[in-house]
Amino acid sequence: MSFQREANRPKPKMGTSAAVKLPSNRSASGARRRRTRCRKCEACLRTECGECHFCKDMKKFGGPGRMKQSCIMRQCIAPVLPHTAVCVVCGEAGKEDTLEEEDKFNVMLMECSICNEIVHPNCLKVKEASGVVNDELPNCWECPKCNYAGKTGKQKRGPGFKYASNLPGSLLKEQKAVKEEGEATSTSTAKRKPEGDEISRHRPEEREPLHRHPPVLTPSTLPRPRPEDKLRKKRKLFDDDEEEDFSVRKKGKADEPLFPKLLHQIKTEEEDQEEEVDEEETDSLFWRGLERRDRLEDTEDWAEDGDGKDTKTNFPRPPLKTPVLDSDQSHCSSPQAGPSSEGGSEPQEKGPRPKARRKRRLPNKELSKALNQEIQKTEDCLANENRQPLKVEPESENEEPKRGFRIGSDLGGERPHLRTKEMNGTPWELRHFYPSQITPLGFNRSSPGTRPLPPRSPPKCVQMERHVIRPPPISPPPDRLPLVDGKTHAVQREVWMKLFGHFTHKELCVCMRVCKTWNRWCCDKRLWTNIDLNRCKSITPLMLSGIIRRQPLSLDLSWTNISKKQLSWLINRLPGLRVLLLSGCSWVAVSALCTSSCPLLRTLDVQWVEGLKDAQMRDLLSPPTDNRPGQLDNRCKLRNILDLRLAGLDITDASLRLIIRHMPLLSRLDLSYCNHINDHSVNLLTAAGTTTRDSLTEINLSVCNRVTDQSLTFFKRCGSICHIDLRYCKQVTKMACEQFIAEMSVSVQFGLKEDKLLQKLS
DNA sequence: ACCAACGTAGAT
DNA sequence: ATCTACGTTGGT
Repeated sequence: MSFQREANRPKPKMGTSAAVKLPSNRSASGARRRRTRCRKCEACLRTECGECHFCKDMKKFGGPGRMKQSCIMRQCIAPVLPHTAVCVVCGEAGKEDTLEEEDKFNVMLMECSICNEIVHPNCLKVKEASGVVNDELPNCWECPKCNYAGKTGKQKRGPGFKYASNLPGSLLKEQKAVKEEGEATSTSTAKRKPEGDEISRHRPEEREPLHRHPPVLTPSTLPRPRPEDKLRKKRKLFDDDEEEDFSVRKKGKADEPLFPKLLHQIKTEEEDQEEEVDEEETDSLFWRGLERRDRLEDTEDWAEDGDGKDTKTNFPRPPLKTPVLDSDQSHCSSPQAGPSSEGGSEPQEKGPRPKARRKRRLPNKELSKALNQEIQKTEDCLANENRQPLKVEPESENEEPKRGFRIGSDLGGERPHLRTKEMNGTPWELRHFYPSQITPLGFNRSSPGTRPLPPRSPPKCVQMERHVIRPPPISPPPDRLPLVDGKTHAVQREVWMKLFGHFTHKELCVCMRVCKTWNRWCCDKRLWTNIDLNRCKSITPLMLSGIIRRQPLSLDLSWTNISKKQLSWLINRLPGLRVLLLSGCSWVAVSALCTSSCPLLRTLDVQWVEGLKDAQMRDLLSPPTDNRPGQLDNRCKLRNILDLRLAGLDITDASLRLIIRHMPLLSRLDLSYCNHINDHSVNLLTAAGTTTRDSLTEINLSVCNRVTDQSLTFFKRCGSICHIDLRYCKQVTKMACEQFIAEMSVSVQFGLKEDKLLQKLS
C-alpha cells in the first residue's frame, strides 16, 4: 500500500481511452452495455461504510474523488442491464414484464458474457443451439452462437462482475500481510501432519494440567496451517473444461429426469443444482457443527436471554412469514432469475425459444475456477468428514447451560498454550479436544474428542474474495412441490417447512439434495438461525457464502482459524447478527470487530482469544476515530452487548473501565480465568454511578485467584445480580458466601448452588 | 446538469 | 497480479 500512494501522486495521465475502449467487445456485437446496480439487493440498500478505500476516496468523505468506485459494502450483487439496453436484433427493450413467468425468458434481454451481444432469445435465428444461462448474473448467458462455437469467453470478464480482489480491503492484501507477519504460517503448514495421526492422539489434553490460567499468550502469529497441496491436485480437475463437466454431470443426472422439458423447471433445477453445489458443500461443512447443535437444541438455553431467544425460537416452529423475500428479490430481481421461474409447471414445449440450458456459469473463468476449486476442496473435506465420525463434542455454546455461565465447560476451554503448540506445528486439531476436556471445574462434558479433524486445508482467502456475495436465502416461492407430471404436491410449503423445522441441520443438508424445491426451502433462514461452526478447522469461502445466504442470528466460529478478512466480510454481511462466538480465535481475526459494525450484537464471546489484552480491548471498545461527516456515529460499536465473555483473557481494570463505560446494557459478564481481576475490579463494576451496577445479572469470576471475600460485599450493591460464580477462587471462602446469603436474605434470597456459586433463588 | 460508479488501460 | 485513475455511461 505504501507504494500505491506514491503512484497516485504523479497522477499519470493514462486512462484517456481506458473506459471507453471496448474493442474486442464491440467487435462481436454492439457496444457493450455497462451494467448498473439493481438497487434492490442488500448491498444496494446499504449505506456507505465511510471506511473502505473507496469511501475514503469520495469527496463526501474527504477524499479526492479520483477512484470513483462504489463503497465495497455496496457492491451490487446482481447488477442489471441498463434500462436503455435493447436487443441488437430487433432494437427493442426487454419485454419480460408483459408475459407470464414461463414465457419471460424468450422476450427478456440476455447479454452474452462472451460476445456481449444483448438480444431477446426469441430474436435469435439460431434456435437449435442452446444458450447457457448464467445464474450468477441477471440477464446473462452465453448465447447460442457463442456456445455453439465453443467459445469459452475465458479471455474476458463477465459483464457486471467485479473482482473482489480489486477491492482495497481485499483478502489478498491481508493474506500477504499475514504471511509476512508471521512466517509461522508456512512453517506450520509444512509441519502439519496428516490428520489421521493427530486424531489418534487427541487425548493428551486431558492429561494436561488444567491450566486455566492466563495463559501466556503467544505472539500473534496465527497458526494457520494452510495445506493446500492436496487440494491443488484436485483443482486441476476443474479447470475450465472440467468445470463444465462437473456441472453438467450434476444436473444432468438428478434433475433432468424430474423436469424434462420445462424451461423453467430446467432453469430452476439447474439453479438449484447450482445452489446445491454451493449449499451442499457448505452444508456439509456445517454438518459437524450443525449436528451438534441440533442435538443440543432442545436443551439449549442460551436463548434465554434476549439474544439467543430469537434465534432459537423460530427454529422449531417455523413461523412462516416470509420476511426474506425482499432481500432475496434483489438477488433474483433480474427478470430471469426471479423466484417466479420456479413455479413453472408449464410444459416447455413452447416453440421457438432456444432451449437454454441452464448452467451456472460464473461470470468469468477466474471466478468459476476459483469456485470450482473451492467446491472441490469442500468435497474433499466432506468426504473426509463423512468418513469420520461426525461426533462432536459439545462446544461451549451448546453446552452452555441456560444460564449463561457455564463455567466449567467453556472456561475450561482452550488455553492459549495450545495455540503455541499449534504454531509449532502441533496439531491444530488438538484444540478441538481441549475445550471439552479441560474442565477445571470438573464439568466434563461427554463427548471426548471423538471428532476427527477433517483434514481440510484452509481456503485461500483469495477465493473467498471472489465469491459472489449473495443475499439472504429466498423464501422459496413454490408453494407446493412441483411434480413430474406438471402437477403439484398436495402438501403446502408451510407444512413442509414445519417439518423441516424439526430436522437437524445435517438432515436439512440431506434434504437439500433431494430436489431444487427442497433445496430452496431448506435454505430458508428461519431454519438456520443458529449456525455453529465451532472448531471447524477451516472456514472456506463456500461456507462463508453459505452463512450469508442463511443470515443466521447466531454464529459460532469459536476455535476456528477464521481470518480477519473473512470475519470482517461476514460481519458486514450479517447486519442482524445477535450472537457471535469467537472464543479461541486469534486477535488478528477478532480485530475485524474494530472496523466492522454489528449494531444488533448482543452476545460476544471472545474467551481465550489469543493476544486479546487491554490494548486490544481498547481498540475493540473505542468508538470509531473517524468522525468525518458521514460517519454514522461515534458510539461504541458494541454498545448493545448484553452478554460478554472474556474468560481467560489477560485484561485488567483498564479494560473493565472501558466495558463499564461503553456497554451500558451489560447483563452477563464472564471474567473467569482472568488472573488480573481482583477485588478492585469488582469494586469498579459495582461502583455507584456505573451502569453495570444495575445492569449486571450474572457474573462469572471463577478461577480468578485474586478475588477475595471482599468482592462479595461489593456485590451487595448490585440491584439485579442473580448469579455470582466464584468457584475455584482460592481466596473466597465458603463462610463469606454464607454470610452474603444471610445478609442478602433481607431483600433477595440467594442460595449456594455449588461451592462458591451463588444463585438467586426464585 | 449533476452525481454515482462501471470497466478497463496503464502503472506499480 | 494488483491497484489506481478516469472517461464515460446510467440514473435522477
